[in-house]
Amino acid sequence: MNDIQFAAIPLQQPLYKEVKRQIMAELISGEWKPGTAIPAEKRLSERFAVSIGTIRKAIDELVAENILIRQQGRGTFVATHNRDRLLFYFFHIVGQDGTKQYPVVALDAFARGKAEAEEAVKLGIRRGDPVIRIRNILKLADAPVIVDEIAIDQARFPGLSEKQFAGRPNTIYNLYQDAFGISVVRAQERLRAILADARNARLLKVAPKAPLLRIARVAFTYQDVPVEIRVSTVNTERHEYWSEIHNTER
Amino acid sequence: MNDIQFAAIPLQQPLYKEVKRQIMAELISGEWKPGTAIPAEKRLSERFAVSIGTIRKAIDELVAENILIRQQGRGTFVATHNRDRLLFYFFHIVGQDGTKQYPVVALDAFARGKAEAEEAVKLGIRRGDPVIRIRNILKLADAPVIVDEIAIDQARFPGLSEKQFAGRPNTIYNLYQDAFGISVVRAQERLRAILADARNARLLKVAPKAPLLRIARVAFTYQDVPVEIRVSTVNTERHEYWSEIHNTER
DNA sequence: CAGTGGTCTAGACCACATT
DNA sequence: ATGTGGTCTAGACCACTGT
Repeated sequence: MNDIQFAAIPLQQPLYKEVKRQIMAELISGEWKPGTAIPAEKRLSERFAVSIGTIRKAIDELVAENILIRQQGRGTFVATHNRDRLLFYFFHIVGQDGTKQYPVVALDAFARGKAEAEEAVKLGIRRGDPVIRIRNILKLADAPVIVDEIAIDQARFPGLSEKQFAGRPNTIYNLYQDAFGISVVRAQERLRAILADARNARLLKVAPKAPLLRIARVAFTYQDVPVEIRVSTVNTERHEYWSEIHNTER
Repeated sequence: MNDIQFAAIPLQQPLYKEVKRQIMAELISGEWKPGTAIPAEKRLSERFAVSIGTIRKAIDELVAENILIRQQGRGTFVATHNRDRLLFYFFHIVGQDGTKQYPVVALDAFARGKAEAEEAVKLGIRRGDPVIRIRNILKLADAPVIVDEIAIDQARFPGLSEKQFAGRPNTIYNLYQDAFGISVVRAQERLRAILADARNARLLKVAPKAPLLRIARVAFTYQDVPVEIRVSTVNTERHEYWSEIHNTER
């Protein structure tokens, strides 16, 4: 916490970027936990010895990145992956009329293995490093619609066991956060169309060679550190993948 | 200095929102054209009789929405749909290794017709109103990869003719902007997997019943007015749809 | 009520681009 | 040298939340 020294180090970065970096550091260290309020802007401005305007500009960016949430009159909170809020943030499968539905998740497989070459690259680990592989079946309106195949770095999730999934809410990003302090803040997805193989046909109850949507996702925590890779196979007969194209940066 | 009264109308909206609205009005009216600079912040602060900070906040939001572009030392410019910048903003098909390629567009069909019920709803017009339908074939690395089927409100694009597509650059969003002053700023897409029918199989040179990606897009201009609906059919054998969920910056 | 974030002001100085 | 946007300050007051 505490007596910050700006004096000796001439910043070549804007001051608010440095403030932002320090706030991020508190989040990463777990000092400020998801769901809790961070100190008031006035207090932060005193602690960092900058004006409130500068604090606000740093927080502005973190709010834009969905890392902090402002609530007028209450405070500024560390974003949590609460069921509703972050579920539909990362869950883009909607009904054909665009309606959002809550998936019901069932664990289908849980195994420990070694990272293959491509997995290792995407997870930022080495080939052969221990990974955990999880397969989930997601139902929408009582029908199996999605098969999720997840791989994570075992070292990053020590002690993760099959049991922890029992009765879990919809996304395992809550689990990552609650049990391991890892917040997923960003994801990249690549989509293509494939034909159902025998296993997917069985799991999704479609005909062999039915068309399916294949989504390959890499999920990142703060500072672009990859934490999970996931392949989702989706029956898009009655559901669709929804994408909103809006602002990038300059 | 706050004795300035805005026409005795007590604003229930923040002042910067009102400023933003007025800047938008200039853009929509075509007073400030894409590619040109808008007046300097200082001048705007005088014109609107507000502080520079308030002007900046209004412009901040328009920049975040990709409607304006700031360039330090030069000015603030109305965003243009220049080939590169806005092409990959709305064009999300990439190579399997994630590389971006420029599509080569060929006009395959151009027809005038009447809006069907669903088209009319999405375009915000009435059933039976005149529409223009366009079919493009997009090649990537010399192979046909995408079939685009576009429908637009004929009333919104008076005098649009087949000829205007000759030698056009990659996206027709440039055409919308240059020839009709319509800037596409946002789009919604819905994706699903389908099987190739006879026509698509022929156009994309794939086997009948090959898996294809079907993208249904609605494109909007300022203030969420729909201007185009488009169905893209993509061969994802060698290409993928790329989606970034939540963009962090460096 | 006190405390929070939200808006707004009126400057100052800096970094950058153009002339 | 001039003009632009970018950063930063030190306040003021408003709107909202909780006690």
